[in-house]
Amino acid sequence: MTIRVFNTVTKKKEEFVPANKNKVGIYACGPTVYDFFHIGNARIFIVFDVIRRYLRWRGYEVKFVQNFTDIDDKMINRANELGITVAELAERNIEAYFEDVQALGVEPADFHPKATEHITEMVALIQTLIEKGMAYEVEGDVYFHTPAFEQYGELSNQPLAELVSGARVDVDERKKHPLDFALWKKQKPGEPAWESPWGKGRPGWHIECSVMASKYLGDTLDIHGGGPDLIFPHHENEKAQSEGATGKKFAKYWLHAGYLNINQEKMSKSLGNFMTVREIRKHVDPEVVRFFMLSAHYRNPINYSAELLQQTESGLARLNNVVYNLRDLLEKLPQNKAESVDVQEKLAVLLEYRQRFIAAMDDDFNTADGLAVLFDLARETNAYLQNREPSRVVVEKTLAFFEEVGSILGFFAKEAGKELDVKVNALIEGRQAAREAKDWLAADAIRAELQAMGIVLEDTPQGVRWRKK
RNA sequence: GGCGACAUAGCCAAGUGGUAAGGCAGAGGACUGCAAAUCCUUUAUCCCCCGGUUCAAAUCCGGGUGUCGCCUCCA
Repeated sequence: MTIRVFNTVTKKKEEFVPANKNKVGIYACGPTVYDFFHIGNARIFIVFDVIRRYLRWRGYEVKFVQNFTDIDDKMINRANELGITVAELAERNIEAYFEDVQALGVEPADFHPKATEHITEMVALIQTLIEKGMAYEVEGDVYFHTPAFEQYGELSNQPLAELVSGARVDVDERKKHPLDFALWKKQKPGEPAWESPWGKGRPGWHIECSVMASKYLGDTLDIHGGGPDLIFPHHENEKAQSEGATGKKFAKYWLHAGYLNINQEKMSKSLGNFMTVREIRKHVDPEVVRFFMLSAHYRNPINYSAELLQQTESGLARLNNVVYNLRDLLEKLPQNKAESVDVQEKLAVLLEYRQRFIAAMDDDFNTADGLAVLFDLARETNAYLQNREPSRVVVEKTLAFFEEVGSILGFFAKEAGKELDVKVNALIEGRQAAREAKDWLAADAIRAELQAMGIVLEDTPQGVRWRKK
């Protein structure tokens, strides 16, 4: 079975074949660190986190790179507003980024390069482009000449002429073509700047990704991804620069996620309708946010609302519950007991669930379908656990499967410390004694007391089970 | 003006030619001392509308309608 991915360039699902055997290089455009990131950004981080984990789990040697844009207009403006340096602003928000992203269960990338640390390479790439006649300098600024790159518009599926006629912005007279874009910007008073053959200045936005991607992953990436609003102009421009300079294909597969909307509208910083993960984290378990993101296919738009998150919460609780029960049971089941006859059959069924999960994920990372598999298995498992003495092997293997899938999707991590303190333990035992004596009033009083302490009791065929609310 | 996405039950959401997954919410039942958790049953004669192709379409084609997006910084 092979993995298929939807490629923005061809607008089709294609078989996924890495350029270099089982090595996979992924570059995802990261945040501009002028502020906390919002939940729309979070979707991208989560989506690529899952893609990366899944490919790794499927046996690929994955190298994942995600940059930080730490110099641009927004950075400069924000730093000025706050009265700090651009570097300080970057440092502050990068730290916040890692905190928020960790809460969402997103693993750090293998490399998190920063634009400001790759100026030399950017200057070199710009020089190459000038030498090749694809870029030109005007009064300390350097522009990429879009008509010089024949396939320009390929990614956004728009011929150059159409892009021009739809342009909503006044054109800089000094540019040879309206769509030419800045590779290097001349320093304005008070701005951070670096030395270059064209005088002091700073890089344009797109050049950093071209440089950092190829530096860490080579001239041809396997997967290049990001938000849908990066298709044009950002990725189109990156592609033009890189392919213009190397003559090689920049990325085999371009992957773009769908928007996260709010009130049916795109959530974006410029519209001001955004909610930061930092804020949402205060009210909602970030695991629920992650689950919410994965409950729809990554290319479809999803609408964000507090109500929807709540719906999601119940579903996730159901899965967490079954995993929790399996773990709890494993502690209680005897070690060397004769296995019941249906064990082989159960294990075979489990294998089918695994195949279904793989089929779903192989098909362009269909996490929604993948989760449905887990829900089906949860139902079957719960039913099985009604047995007084379920098979230890079945419980073990089922739990292992949930944990394995959990390691891909980012759920079911073991909770630290399940130990009860002496007092709680005594209460539970007291209730059991009361129940045996059929003193329901006393038993219920104890249960209520535990409830007030945030502990829920469940009487199961295998004994009393408790969990934190 | 150009390009594109989406439209499936009360809500969320898979499915892209073979006769509607899954979740949430609701209803009924089982289990339980009562709960909780869980299980079972039930909730779309039908997938925005109108045509067409086909033995067969939610799925393909044509035409509409609606919503959103890109063409400017944005994930």
